[in-house]
Amino acid sequence: MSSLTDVAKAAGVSIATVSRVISHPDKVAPHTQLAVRKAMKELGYQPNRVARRLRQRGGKRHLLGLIIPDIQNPFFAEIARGVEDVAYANQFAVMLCNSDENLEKESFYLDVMRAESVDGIILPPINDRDLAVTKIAESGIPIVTVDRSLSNSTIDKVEVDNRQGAFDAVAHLIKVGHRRIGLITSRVTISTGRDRKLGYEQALAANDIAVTPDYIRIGDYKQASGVTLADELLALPVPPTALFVANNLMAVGAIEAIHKRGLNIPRDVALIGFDDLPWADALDPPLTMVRQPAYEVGRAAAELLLKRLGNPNSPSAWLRLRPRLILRKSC
Amino acid sequence: MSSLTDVAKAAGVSIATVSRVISHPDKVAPHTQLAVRKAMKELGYQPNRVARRLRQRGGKRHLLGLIIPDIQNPFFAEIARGVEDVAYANQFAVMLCNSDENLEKESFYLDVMRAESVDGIILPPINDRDLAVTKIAESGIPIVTVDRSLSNSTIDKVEVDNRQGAFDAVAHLIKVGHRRIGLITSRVTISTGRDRKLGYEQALAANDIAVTPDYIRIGDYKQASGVTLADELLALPVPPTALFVANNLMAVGAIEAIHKRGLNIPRDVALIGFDDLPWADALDPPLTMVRQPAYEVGRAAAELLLKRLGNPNSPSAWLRLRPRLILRKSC
DNA sequence: AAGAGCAATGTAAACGTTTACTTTTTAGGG
DNA sequence: CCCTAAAAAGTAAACGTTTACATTGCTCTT
Repeated sequence: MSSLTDVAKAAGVSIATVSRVISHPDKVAPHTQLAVRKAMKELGYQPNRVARRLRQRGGKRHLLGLIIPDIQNPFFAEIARGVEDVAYANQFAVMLCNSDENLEKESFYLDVMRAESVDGIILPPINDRDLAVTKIAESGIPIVTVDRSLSNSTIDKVEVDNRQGAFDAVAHLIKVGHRRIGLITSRVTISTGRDRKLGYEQALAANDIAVTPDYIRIGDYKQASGVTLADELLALPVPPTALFVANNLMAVGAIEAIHKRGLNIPRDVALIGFDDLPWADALDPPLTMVRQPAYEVGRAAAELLLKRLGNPNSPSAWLRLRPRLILRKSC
Repeated sequence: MSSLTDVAKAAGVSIATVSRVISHPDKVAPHTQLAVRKAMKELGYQPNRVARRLRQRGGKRHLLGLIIPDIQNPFFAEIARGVEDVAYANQFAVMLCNSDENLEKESFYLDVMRAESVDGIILPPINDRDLAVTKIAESGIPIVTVDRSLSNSTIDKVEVDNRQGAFDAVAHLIKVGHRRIGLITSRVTISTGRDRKLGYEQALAANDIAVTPDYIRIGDYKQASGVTLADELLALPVPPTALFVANNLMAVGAIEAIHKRGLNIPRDVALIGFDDLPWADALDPPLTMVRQPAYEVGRAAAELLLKRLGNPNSPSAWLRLRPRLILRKSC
């Protein structure tokens, strides 16, 4: 591993000149530049990112942090791809971690990110007033929240209109004739959970249908909880005729639960999911879902973050993307 | 961001002592240690990983690199989880990148990893004699290949018995009565592609069935190519009655292609996939697949790598895990 | 022909650690 | 009570960069 010193020696110049060839080429004479570049090539020189990051102050360290709940959830995987593509195009590397919706794990990784001197961090906060995130943001590291947001905070964010998405889904269910509609969603201490529940309630209200508390179940995003909760709903004395499952993996779980009871979708129970899945078309039946533009969310967040690095004092930005109901065959 | 210097000042000791409290606590007197720890807590001190990595030599830098083709493929996502869990348990961070099966992108990220001074790298090489990987390995950075392997190399590896997996799948297809079996797989310049094709051929040979070259198609792992290639096979004058699709996403594509032709699985065409999917049970029909222990592959690779860091000169290790045919309803 | 001004380059400090080496303190043996 | 050895703490160099500041050598102006 050759260093600046080696290159400088080979090219017969000082290390400062070599460094300038890399960072400020306009400040060094053309023929010196040529000599230096030749030496670099011959030695196979690669700047050491660690040393560079140690010296460099904010915004130029070419490293972004991304903390997501679970990379195995296709929704977050898609966000990750969006972030990574923008990063790659701008010569940034991404450090990716899974929090598992676990505050302790998130906190550990936030510390790692700070200790790694990342330029900025993209993440969906674990809950509404995620203290660890607020603290790190106050310490001066630029943050962009995606998917979920922090209540009363001025942090940059990219979100999706969850209320609208849920409203559209439930309204569609009502339009095709359902009045007993179950909801499986996440805790209301998470902005997405709250907004999707709100959309559900508003759609019912708009059609003069009373909310049945027993039809609302709270899960943890995972497939297994979709199975359990859907099963609970179907076991009710007067079960819902349609299910709105506000997350992709839980929707898959719901399919399994419904099949296990020998019921047919959509004949016996209608189903709409959220988040979408790349293979929703191959499911049995192809699943109608509210599709979030996850890749775009990731891209937008990374672009926002990069923009903020270039301009730390600009007012905070807030992007809201629109989800879209994709009609397939499950209702 | 407080540093060693701040803590040292606060505790009234030298920075060396503070550093020792962190790295070699046994070398500092108990009561000094107490004072130092108190100062650390009060200042909210976190060691700077960047500075530490700059100084530290191999194996102690607490950073692993992971380069995978595509995080959106559930198989690789599962590997990533395995790696990450082991890393987290050992206080290592993971830097994750997507190569998109693109040699240039892989090469870029390998450079980044070297420049980031990672302790070691885990990756499935893009092909059999991936020069960029060989070069980086020769430069002394520990590498563990997963899933695919490098031909005639002594690099540590964790692989799955792909030949056996393919053999089992095709043998099963034959057992239930099929003799015209199509194969959709990847290029033979990739070890997995080669081995799975070999297993396919051996299973046919073991049952005295001749190989029909026209029944073999080469894809690129993606869902879209599964659609196209399955469609090509089904359009043949004498189409296969069963398809063995040697990858998860292409299998999903094949389902779509079959449905689009109005055919029924398994009545008209039987189907077996590879790699498995978390929601294979919710597919139409639930898809019989050769399940690879991807999470275990990831874990094993990370453990191997960590072990090598502790013992750089141990002979190279080679783990081969066994896949398992999961019978569902697609044949 | 001398001085001003500028472009090109060099020198050295700084970033926050770790650690070899040195110095100081403490304990124990005679 | 002195000497030695071990334990504890300190000093300073090193890791590979970036950059403020200093120096050198030109080109212009007048």
